[in-house]
Amino acid sequence: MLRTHEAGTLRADHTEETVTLTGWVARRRDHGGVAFIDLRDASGVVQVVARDEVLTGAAHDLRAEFCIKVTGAVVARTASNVNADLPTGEVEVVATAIDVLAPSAPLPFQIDERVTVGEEARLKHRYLDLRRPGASSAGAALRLRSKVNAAARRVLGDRDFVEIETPTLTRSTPEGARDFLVPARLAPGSWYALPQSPQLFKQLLMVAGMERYYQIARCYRDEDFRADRQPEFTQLDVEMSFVEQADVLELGEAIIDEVWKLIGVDLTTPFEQMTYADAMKRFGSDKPDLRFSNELVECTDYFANTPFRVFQADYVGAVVMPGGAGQPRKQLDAWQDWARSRGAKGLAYVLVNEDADGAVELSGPVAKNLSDEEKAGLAAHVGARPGDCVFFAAGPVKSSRALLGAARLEIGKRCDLIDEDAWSFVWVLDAPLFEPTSEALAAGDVAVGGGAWTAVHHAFTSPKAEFMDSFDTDPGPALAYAYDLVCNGNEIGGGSIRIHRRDVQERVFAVMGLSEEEAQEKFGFLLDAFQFGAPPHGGIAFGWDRIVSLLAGTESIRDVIAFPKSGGGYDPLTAAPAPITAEQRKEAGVDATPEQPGQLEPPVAQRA
RNA sequence: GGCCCCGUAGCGCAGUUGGUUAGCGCGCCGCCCUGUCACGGCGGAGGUCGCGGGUUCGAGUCCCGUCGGGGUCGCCA
Repeated sequence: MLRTHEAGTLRADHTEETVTLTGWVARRRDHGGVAFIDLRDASGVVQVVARDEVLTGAAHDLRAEFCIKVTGAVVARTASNVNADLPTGEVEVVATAIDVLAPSAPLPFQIDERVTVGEEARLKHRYLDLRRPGASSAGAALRLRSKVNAAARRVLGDRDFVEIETPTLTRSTPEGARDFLVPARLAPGSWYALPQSPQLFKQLLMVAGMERYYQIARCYRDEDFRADRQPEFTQLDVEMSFVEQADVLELGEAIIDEVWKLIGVDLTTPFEQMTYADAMKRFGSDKPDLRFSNELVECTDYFANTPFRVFQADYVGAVVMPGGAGQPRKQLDAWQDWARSRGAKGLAYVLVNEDADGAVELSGPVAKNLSDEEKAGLAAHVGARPGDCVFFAAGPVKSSRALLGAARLEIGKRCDLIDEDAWSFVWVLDAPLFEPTSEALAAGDVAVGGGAWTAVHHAFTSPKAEFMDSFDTDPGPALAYAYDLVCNGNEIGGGSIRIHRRDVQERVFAVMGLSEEEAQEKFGFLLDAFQFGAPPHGGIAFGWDRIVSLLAGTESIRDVIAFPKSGGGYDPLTAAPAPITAEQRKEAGVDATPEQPGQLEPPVAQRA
């Protein structure tokens, strides 16, 4: 080793020792004759005292981020010179020799953690960004991530799970997203796909008798960018044989419990459970944030005979904004813009106040459209008190609830209802097996067959036992053994019990309008495998980036990924993606013409 | 793909109803300083105001387009 100690570890009991340290110049305070150098390595910072006689040669020009080696004696600082802000602040190293291991050019941005730097600059020089110290730095997040990985492996290893790697060059899978494609040089015109997840492979591993599989797996999806989406991301992928839903949930809780211990949080297990239907009804979301209540209120029956045309709808619901009646008109108008930006027509509201006699009085543009009877009981029905504002959404059930759910979250933020220190975990269970395809919805046609239905989770999700006979004749009400784990309003994991019987699988395909030939073409290898004694199995996948991000307290998953991509899938550091040469094109076979154009792709009924 | 916001020095930002030479902080460069710790002092360099067009006597500022970044809806089992 080039060093004897790590800079951040030196304490008073090292006094008198001669040490050799390596690291970077974090800061140089030159007083002419004596200079103080803050030497930083991964362990922390210590002050080096450099008198003129050691600042010779290359060391004379020490600047920020020079990589250096320092030999010297650890000495105790005098009481007045102790720096209480530094763990090493009781000592300093009086240098007898300073070697420059590598000089540094002037930096594109300051490494100092207190200086804010834009994301674009940080990503372009990510290696400098990661060098920045501090508990909230990207570098600290990567170190935490490593511990999170180890914690998960600890739990799964103890339970005899087998860590298995699956291919990243594979066949286009029947999942929902767009595939990244890789040209096959040895088969011009044919392409590999990068896996959207190891889903099919882990099911094959169950057929293979591995019984307990896991993998910290990179997944690839070629979709448009969002705040917390990367084209490549990581899942903790798990699959188990001979299990029921409850077994998977128990394992999931054990993993999450172990992982949250890393930040000193003891979770209570088992986690709360809620049905999908309940989540949608009460929170307008399949990933409810239970750190605060303020639930949606069903008003459809309440307004069954309303004279107000807008409320004569399939669904009317409300959500209360505590203290919202005091909002100025401008702010209430801003809510309308907010709703319109989410594709709604607007957000009806009623302000609840008290008149001089202490009686409840409703105002706002909607109030005058309501009958006296409706007005009389409204505040009580929605649980609003004087001073509150009640927001309404009316129309199709799904979109109205979604709007109210979003409003609920916005209210939670604006009214400070959310306890930022809280961790709320909930399993959302009993998701529908199918949903009408968007095309079918638009056409008002939700008949069986012809691709009118699509899988909510994925095509291999098992119907619950009570729907086993009816799911293909009456797909709408059929529920699945599917579960999502939600933390503070984030979906951090999801999975299902899979179909292991070929006859059931074929009936599911039929509902989705997938013919036998199409199914065989898309994932025949899995169906083939299921012929040979496929065990009942199920599993779960955790959104690893999101989980680490929650643990690290970062806004974005970019902060917990070593080299993330920015918008448009662009990597500011390597400038990927980049054009290839004509030679590469030719060799890769990118431009190869299929022998029978139009014959390669069967019609795809499933959502693409 | 729709909508919204942002592009000014290496970095972070200001720039008024359109009006002389576009500023501030940090960083950078030079000199000084023997107890600082986000040291301090003096001096200095650094700008096609993302790009293109338009309006105007005059555009960093207003308009149109475009590129890049961010957000949001669609999309993402």
